[in-house]
Amino acid sequence: MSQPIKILLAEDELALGQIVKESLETRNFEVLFCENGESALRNYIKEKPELLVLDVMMPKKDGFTLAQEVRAQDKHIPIIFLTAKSQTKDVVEGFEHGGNDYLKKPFSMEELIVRIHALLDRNSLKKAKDVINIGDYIFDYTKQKLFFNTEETQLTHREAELLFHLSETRNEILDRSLILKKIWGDDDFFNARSMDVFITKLRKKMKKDENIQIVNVRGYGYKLIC
Amino acid sequence: MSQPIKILLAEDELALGQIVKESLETRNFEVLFCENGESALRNYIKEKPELLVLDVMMPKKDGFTLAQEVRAQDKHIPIIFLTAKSQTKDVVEGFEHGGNDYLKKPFSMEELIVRIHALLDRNSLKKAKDVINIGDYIFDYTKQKLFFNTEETQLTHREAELLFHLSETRNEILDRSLILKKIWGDDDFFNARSMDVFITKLRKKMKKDENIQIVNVRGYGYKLIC
DNA sequence: AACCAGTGTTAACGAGTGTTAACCGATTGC
DNA sequence: GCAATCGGTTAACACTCGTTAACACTGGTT
Repeated sequence: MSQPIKILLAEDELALGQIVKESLETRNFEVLFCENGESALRNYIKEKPELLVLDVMMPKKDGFTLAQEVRAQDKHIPIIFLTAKSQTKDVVEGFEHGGNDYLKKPFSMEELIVRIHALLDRNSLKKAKDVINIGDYIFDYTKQKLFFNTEETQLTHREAELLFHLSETRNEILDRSLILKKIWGDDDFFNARSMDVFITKLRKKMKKDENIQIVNVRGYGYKLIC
Repeated sequence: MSQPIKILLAEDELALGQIVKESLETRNFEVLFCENGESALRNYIKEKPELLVLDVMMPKKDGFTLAQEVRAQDKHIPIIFLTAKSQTKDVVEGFEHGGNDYLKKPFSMEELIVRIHALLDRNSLKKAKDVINIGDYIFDYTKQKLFFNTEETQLTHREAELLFHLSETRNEILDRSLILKKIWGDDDFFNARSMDVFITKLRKKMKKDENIQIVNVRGYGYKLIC
């Protein structure tokens, strides 16, 4: 293992948090320990951890709200909730807020570590297979190719990136500046115009299926409809 | 009920599958019965069912894997897992793979049907928000389109938003300042005038059905009558 | 080194969208 | 009945986006 994996831990009970932090560190994880939801969000943005462990009940910002805000930026980052509640209803609520797993307090460290490994493995697997159906097209993200029946079109890197993000937020608005920052690194005027050019290119390459549309939402961004 | 609702059922035990299929059909569902995960995926793509009932243990492709692949295409389609296992771990795994509910075998048909209805209701709420009948028009909110017979009109984002909110409070008064705050963010004088302009635009675009009217309620707001 | 193909950026112009202004009729309260 | 206000409508305007093409840069080939 070359680089330790960064985990963000948000927990307002200091004693518990400290124990979890230390025992994760003995397993060679790097742990960013935050005492409330707000500092957790700041740390998430700054440090880009690979997995989040969030207490649901926290001062300033609860775990569910935090998870939603993080999900807006990263659809796939694994999130584990720690909760004192245990009814199915709360579990379901957790999943609806974008959680991938949950642990009822009190929990054993073994349990937590097993779940962390499970989610990390799954996540690295997902990265390998990025073949996405978009209407009658099949989009292979890693190969940067579009298939329409037997026909095959090569996409450029930018085209593929953009289409990938569009397909992730299918039928929802993909925020302009968010995507500019992600792909271009900066949402200045020129990059924005460049992005428009790529939208045109994608529209052309995907016009064989009339049900697919990339709709502009003035002032906000684009929506991939299919 | 005009169109029967399509349900995809994937179950490798033929006897059980047949029973479920038939008793769902007596409830006026259309059932696509598949014996393994692979044929289920093909059928899902071809037939676009509204709900999936998946056995977890199946040859060729298990229910969890199948669910993930389906989820990649449709974030909202309800999925019910049928499982012989019943430990929390498996339930959690089910939810992780994108399931909305699960049933432990053996189960009663009543149980299954209750859950199907529960999920369809929840989903149809969401869907009702998408494709809306307004008089002789069909309004697709996500596509931002108005259909009148075969005729198709593209709406702008603002038009679509406004019409959506009008249709939500059909035959009731839609409060001016409420809607201004929701769509424009602020209910100042200029935005209010802007909204009036959009009301005019919508009236023009919907004048083909004379039974539809957008009536002003002086001092309060507008009412969509149809 | 000269050439070339591929990719992404910048420029330029035109079309689409939403806001503001202007004018006018309708409704309300006095 | 009259002034005041609200809403209906149209048009001008500012700004965003769509599209095409020219341009710059990269890396590979001869």
